[in-house]
Amino acid sequence: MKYRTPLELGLLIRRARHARGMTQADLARAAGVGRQWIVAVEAGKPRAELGKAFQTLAALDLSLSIHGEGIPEPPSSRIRIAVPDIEAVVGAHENPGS
Amino acid sequence: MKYRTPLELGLLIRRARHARGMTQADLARAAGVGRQWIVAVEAGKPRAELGKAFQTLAALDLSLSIHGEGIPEPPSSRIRIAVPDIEAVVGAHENPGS
DNA sequence: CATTAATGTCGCCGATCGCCTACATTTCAT
DNA sequence: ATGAAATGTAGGCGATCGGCGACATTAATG
Repeated sequence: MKYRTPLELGLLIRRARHARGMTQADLARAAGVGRQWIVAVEAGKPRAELGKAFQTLAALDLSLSIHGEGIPEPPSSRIRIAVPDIEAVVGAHENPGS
Repeated sequence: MKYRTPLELGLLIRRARHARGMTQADLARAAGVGRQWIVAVEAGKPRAELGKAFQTLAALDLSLSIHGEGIPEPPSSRIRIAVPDIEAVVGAHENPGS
């Protein structure tokens, strides 16, 4: 899911909080913010502090990722495959006992 | 990539901005914020406004996603497969001309 | 090297923040 | 229905914001 506005973020936080059976006061304590900050942010307050938002996501154990042009996105599951040296293989086949 | 702090976000924004050959003033104009807000946020200011951060990501055409317990994550590529009615198929086979 | 652009920093200013306490309202279980 | 808990709201407060203009300091570019 993509999030574009403070309101969407707020709704998300609320859902996650409910999913964990936490009260606003609980979350506020866990995130180290005031209860009304939670109230405000869940309501989509656009001028809320960025830092506290991060703290809150962390308190909810949510992880944030960003995608787009020019973003260092490590290729998912970079598996290293051993590539055989074709020449060596062919050589060994043509010349079994070298 | 996961982002946990305002500073990480700031560095990301700077990279994306450079990748697009934009100046701070350009980005500020595109995002509808002051130039020093960009300066501050790229430096990781924790008390920056949440809303402007969203505007900035949008101006950079970056998309933000959040994962975790209790988050509505639509199953990737929900493809609907026509499931045949086994009984009907078997019946048709056993009873060709019904 | 000289010029220009880009970036970082400063102070001013009205506006807003977030915390607090207290109260109003809603939700929920009994 | 009744009480308790959860949530929303209000005012007061000091602190900070972010836009602005003006510079200082680095990069870039010729």
